[in-house]
Amino acid sequence: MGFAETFKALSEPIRREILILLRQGSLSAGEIGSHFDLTGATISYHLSQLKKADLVLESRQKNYIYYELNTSVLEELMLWLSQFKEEER
Amino acid sequence: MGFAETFKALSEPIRREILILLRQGSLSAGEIGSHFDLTGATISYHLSQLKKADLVLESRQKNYIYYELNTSVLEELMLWLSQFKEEER
DNA sequence: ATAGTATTTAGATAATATTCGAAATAGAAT
DNA sequence: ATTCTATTTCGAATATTATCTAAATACTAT
Repeated sequence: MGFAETFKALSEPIRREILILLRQGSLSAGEIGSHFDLTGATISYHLSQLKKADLVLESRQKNYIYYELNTSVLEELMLWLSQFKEEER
Repeated sequence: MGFAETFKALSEPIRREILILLRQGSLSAGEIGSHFDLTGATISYHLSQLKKADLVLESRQKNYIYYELNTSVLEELMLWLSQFKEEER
């Protein structure tokens, strides 16, 4: 929903790293957090930004919350970018 | 230089619109500004952000400053995004 | 040299974003 | 029911961003 949110979400290095971690498969919030020197609260905030941008999906299992990539928005982004490709003009 | 700047630059609708305007060819700062209801100072600020992100190049002619697209960074961005394509994994 | 036009820079302000510690919620397990 | 673990939400502090007006710079043309 809107390139503004998507690009803003991707502008933070930590959030891009989270997405790269999730390429391997889904991870819980805690597992994601263990890769960074930030509090759980901060990780949770970044995950909420990624979720708001529709870049990740969450699913609850036991008392964990798992996050996984949602590649569809990234594909839309590539489509937007492709309008600038030399060939196209 | 650095995806952070690039994504941040692209997160503002006005800056994305400026890039789209520049698909047609180079424009002076004033011509760009005429498309928006913002002061020249603000346009100049946005152009400086795009320049900082290497998304545009500037060239001076007479007492105008012309801006043009620099597509190379956009291509790097597509490359970064392509790591998330389903096919690749 | 002076005046005019185009653009940027500086300084101020308001809005938004990032981070933390502490408290709250949700669910699991005893 | 109580406790434990995982995660989020709240409130506050700090930093960053977007915007404006006014002043400065750069170049042109008279």
